[in-house]
Amino acid sequence: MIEREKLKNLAETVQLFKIFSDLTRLKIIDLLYTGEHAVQEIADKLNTSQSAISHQLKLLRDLNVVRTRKNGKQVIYCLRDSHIKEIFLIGYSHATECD
Amino acid sequence: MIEREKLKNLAETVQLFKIFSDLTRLKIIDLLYTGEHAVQEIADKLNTSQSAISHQLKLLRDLNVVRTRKNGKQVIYCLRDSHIKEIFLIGYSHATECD
DNA sequence: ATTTTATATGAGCGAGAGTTCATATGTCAA
DNA sequence: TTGACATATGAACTCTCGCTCATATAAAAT
Repeated sequence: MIEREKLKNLAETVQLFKIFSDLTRLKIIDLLYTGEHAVQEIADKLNTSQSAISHQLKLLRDLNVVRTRKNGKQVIYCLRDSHIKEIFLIGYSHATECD
Repeated sequence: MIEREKLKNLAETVQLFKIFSDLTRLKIIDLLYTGEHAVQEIADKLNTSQSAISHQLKLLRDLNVVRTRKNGKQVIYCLRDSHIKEIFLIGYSHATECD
C-alpha cells in the first residue's frame, strides 16, 4: 500500500498535470506565454467562443495559474507564476523534440 | 490563428500531459519508478483490480511509456524511457514543494 | 488433457469535464 | 438613462474516460 502522504502528493501531481491536459487551456497558456491578453483577444486568436474561453479562464484563475487586471471594460489575463511556465515548456519540448 | 505546426505540437503536448493526469496511472508510474513489477504485484500494491491495472498498462504500453518482458505466466512491466521519468519527477516536485 | 494461475480485452455503465446557449453583470459612451 | 460592448456564469447537453464484469487467451502444474 501507498502511505497517506505519498498518495496526497501523487494526487496533487495529478491535479497539476490536469491543468495542461486540455487543448483549449494549453492554447491559452501558450498565448499568455507571450504576454498579457484580454478575453476577446484570446477568443479571437484561438478561434474559440468567448464563453468557452471565459470558463477555462475562470478555472485557471481559481487554480492560480493566471492573474487579471482590469482595463476599462476589458479584463486582461496573464500567467501568474513561473512554475507553470517551466512545466509547460518542459512538456512542450519533450513532446516536440521526438518528431 | 495558430499555425498548423504549432497546433500539432500543442496537441502532442496535451497527449503527453494526459499520461500523468490520472491517479491510477501515476501510481503505476511511481511504483515502476522503483523497478520492474508484475501485473498482479502492481494491482496488489496499489489496491486496485487486476483488470483496471491491465487496462491502464495497455494504455501505457501503447504510448511507449512502459515496456514488458515475460517470466513464465507473468508479464513484468518497467518504465521505458527517461523522458517519462524526468517529466514525472519535475511535476511531482513542483506539486509537492509548495506545501 | 484438464485444471489452475496470470494476464488481456471487449462491452457497458457512470462520473466528470468541456462546450454551447441563454442570460446576467459590469462598464463606458452618448 | 439608455444602448452598446466586454466578461462572467448557470444549465443542459455531449463526449470522454476509467471502472467493473464477464470472458478470452496463454502458460504452467497436476
